[in-house]
Amino acid sequence: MVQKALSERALHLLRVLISRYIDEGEPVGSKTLAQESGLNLSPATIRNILADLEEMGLIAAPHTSAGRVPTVQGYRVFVDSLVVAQRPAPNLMENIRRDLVVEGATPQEMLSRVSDVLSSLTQLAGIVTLPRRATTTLRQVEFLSLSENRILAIIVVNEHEVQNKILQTKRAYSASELEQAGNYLTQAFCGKDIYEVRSVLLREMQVAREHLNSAMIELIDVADALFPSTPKEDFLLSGQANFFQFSDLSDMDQLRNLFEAFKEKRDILHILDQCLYMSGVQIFFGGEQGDHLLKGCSLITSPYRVEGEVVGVLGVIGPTRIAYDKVIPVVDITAKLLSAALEFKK
Amino acid sequence: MVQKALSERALHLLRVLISRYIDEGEPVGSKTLAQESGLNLSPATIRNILADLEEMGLIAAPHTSAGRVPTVQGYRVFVDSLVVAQRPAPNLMENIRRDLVVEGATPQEMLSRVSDVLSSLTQLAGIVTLPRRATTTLRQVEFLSLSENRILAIIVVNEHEVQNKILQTKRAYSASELEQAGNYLTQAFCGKDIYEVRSVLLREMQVAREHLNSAMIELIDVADALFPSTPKEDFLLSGQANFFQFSDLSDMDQLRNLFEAFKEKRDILHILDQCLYMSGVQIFFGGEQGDHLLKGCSLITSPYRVEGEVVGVLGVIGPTRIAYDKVIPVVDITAKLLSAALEFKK
DNA sequence: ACTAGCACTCTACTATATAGAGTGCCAAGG
DNA sequence: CCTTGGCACTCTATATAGTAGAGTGCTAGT
Repeated sequence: MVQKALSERALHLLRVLISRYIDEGEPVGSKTLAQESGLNLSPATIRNILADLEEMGLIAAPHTSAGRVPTVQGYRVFVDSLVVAQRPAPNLMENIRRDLVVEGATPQEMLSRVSDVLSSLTQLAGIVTLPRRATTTLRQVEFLSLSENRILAIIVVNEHEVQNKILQTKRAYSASELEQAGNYLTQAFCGKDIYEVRSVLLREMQVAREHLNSAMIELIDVADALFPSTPKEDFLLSGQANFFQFSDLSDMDQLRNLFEAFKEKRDILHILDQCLYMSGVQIFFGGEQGDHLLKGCSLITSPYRVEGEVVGVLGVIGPTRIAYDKVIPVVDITAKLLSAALEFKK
Repeated sequence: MVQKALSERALHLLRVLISRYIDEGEPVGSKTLAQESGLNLSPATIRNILADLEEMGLIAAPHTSAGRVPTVQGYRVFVDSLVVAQRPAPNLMENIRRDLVVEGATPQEMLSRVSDVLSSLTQLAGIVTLPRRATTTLRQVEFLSLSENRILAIIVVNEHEVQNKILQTKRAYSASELEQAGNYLTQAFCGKDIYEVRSVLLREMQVAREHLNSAMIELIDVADALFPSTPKEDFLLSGQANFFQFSDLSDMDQLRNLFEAFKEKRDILHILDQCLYMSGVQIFFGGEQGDHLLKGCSLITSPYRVEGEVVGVLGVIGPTRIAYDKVIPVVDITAKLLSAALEFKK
């Protein structure tokens, strides 16, 4: 299918057709277009142009006597060069900020709120990936005695993210032993990538073993279990109930597939990852590259940042038939507000 | 509707009818029952008995020329006194244990696994409430300096549960100042219920303010934000995708309501709470007490324990038409295994 | 290049008929 | 009194046919 140059007029008709289809949800015929296009053309002429658009794969007819509906390729052209993002309501930004920034909220809670805000604002499903820095540098390791044979290990990474874990030990350790071990690990690995610590620790210990007393060695052996070997990837999803409003996906089967896809998070994460490296609002159509995942759906995303670095993606998922002009600004603004809020919190 | 005494024979027929309906999913007629009941009665006689059962509200006919289906009251009688829990597969217990107890899993992860196990084993939706002790006693408070104006606060409650939070401060604090403040709070509130700390702290400070230096007072004022005023209630749900298999809930609307109910967690939690105080496997039917929530669904739960104390509920949610004889043992065993596993881990 | 006209196709809706399943009731028999 | 065969009745599900309406593609004329 050669991408023949499209006349200005044909593109205009495509825009009107898709806008109308998005509003009404029903195939659009030549008569309707003749009235609404503002071009003063007869339905017959419109039909000729529609035939061209159909030949190029931008629109399709469900059956002989229905109007035309956009194909995925048609939507692609629409969102890439035809849609005009609507000016957001003046108080939109303030509303989002209010919902997002709640006193004493942890970053985790904020992400969950973002997802809720997106879904309630757009009546679609909201999605946010957990932040994941390119570099996850270790800052500090501390041990705290909980009881006879349990100690709490605390790891601080990046600027101020904290992970902790309870460790079982064979015997009790004194406060000074714990402090010593913490200091050793902090000193040895501060600034290192946390996912490399584990392998380095193994090698290091061969050498250092002689300089350390047995208590230290035991402790550090236990601590080995602390360091994760792969970053945890996940996303938060909310507003799934909205899927039932999508009259487009009236098939039970299609809905089912959608839910299966969200359960098996891997594939979705893969798609979201791609959006991580693009700047600004991205739109992905399910089935565009021939994949059946998310078929009939579209995904509107924007990356968000912490300290200037892109760490995650947020957005919405809905049917292909979405009011893009309204949704795009919402996603855009939300991403910016989240970035700003995380800057402030962390 | 007076609960007239039911003949042995009528109850037998009720059991056969419901079993058959659960298997086949279609209304059961008198002819079928005559063949399958093993009673050597003619369809006409069966019809008389069925008329009695219908009059008592235990079964109903969708329309004149269909067979009978159980009502919620019928199911109630069935699960309370007719169903015989099937002997679980011999390796079931071992399989669940293997899925549940993974090396290095935190309690939180284990709950999430429980929910997954339940849903995949029963093809229903699995549900687990977060554990909530009757008493949440404070054990220890520690402060750790992260940077100039951020400190990490760590609170240990009950035996070995840990909560932490990052606090913003106006100025930097020395290690000894932090230790002193931690010790003070630990000493003052160790053994107290964590949800009372906040209010006590306010009063206490009026008195103690004179004995403490200004650094301490500042710190403890900040720490006030640490203590939650209400326990967090929540549940984990998995296998929602299975809802689409429930041919019974073929209505889009009904499914939609279900998802709305899960989003608005409050009502579901309220129901689960009731199951907390009953021992053993409980079965709840949506719509039984006239509430429309979970209508057409049933909930099979069992409480689970930590250190002998009931702290949460787990179970499955599905359509009213469920293979109770198979599902009940699964829920029962899972609850016992989770209790055992938490005993060991914590 | 545009348009009016027309035959054609396909859907959605309505009406109608029919087979089958299951019931309730009655009268007869143990 | 409990049980049973017989029978008329009701309701559903399915198939068939007919109709109105919408929209198209094509052709011929401007």
